[in-house]
Amino acid sequence: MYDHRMVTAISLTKSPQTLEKLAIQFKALGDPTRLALMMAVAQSSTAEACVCDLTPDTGLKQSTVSHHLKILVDAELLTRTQRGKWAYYQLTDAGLNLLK
Amino acid sequence: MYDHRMVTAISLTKSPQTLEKLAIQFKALGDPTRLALMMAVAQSSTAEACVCDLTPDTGLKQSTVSHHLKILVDAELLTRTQRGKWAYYQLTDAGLNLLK
DNA sequence: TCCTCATATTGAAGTTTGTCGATACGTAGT
DNA sequence: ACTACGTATCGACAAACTTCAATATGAGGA
Repeated sequence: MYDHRMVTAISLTKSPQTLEKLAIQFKALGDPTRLALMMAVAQSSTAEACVCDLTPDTGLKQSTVSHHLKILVDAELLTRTQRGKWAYYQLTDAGLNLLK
Repeated sequence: MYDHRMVTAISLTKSPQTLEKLAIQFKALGDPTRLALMMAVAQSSTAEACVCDLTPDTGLKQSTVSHHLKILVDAELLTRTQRGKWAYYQLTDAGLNLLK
């Protein structure tokens, strides 16, 4: 009997370090606030957003949002670029793939 | 100018409850032990595994492994079926999709 | 230089999580 | 009924996490 699960199983083998990195990314997305932040960035018309745009939606304080964004950047799900006084965040390819 | 990110952004809109459920699933996968458990189940030749098979790999105690498996089942990433004295775990479709 | 504004960092409080040991539950065999 | 075995649950503890207020950093304008 042919079981399609056995085929896909093989392609799931990962090295320890990619497994560790994957866990970090999943954990980063495992917080409702951070997942909402990712969605907000993805949905922004310019495909990037600054902290001042993101903060009101969350109902949280600026320092808290900044902290969450740092976690997402460290997990390589977002990139950060500074322009003038503002910091703009964009999805990385990894971030986009995990959200789909 | 055409930006492919704007297109994908639209398809990422999710309702609050699916967003909450997604966060729970990501959080469940965000622990290295649980991610390893998922991989182990996926890689088992029969595409299912019992606690006694899974426990040695982790280096953790049986009660801890059982606890992690419950979290994965609650997140609907694994299913649990009892046969005799053993409990067998399989990937759900959601679990398989998130791992790929 | 001084001030303002956007963001980051620090420190602290409360909560959640991961792990274990001990114990309970449930099934199969004697 | 009693025992053995696989698994689940409970209670406890340390570590990690989320959040906030307060403060620091850094860039632009007057």
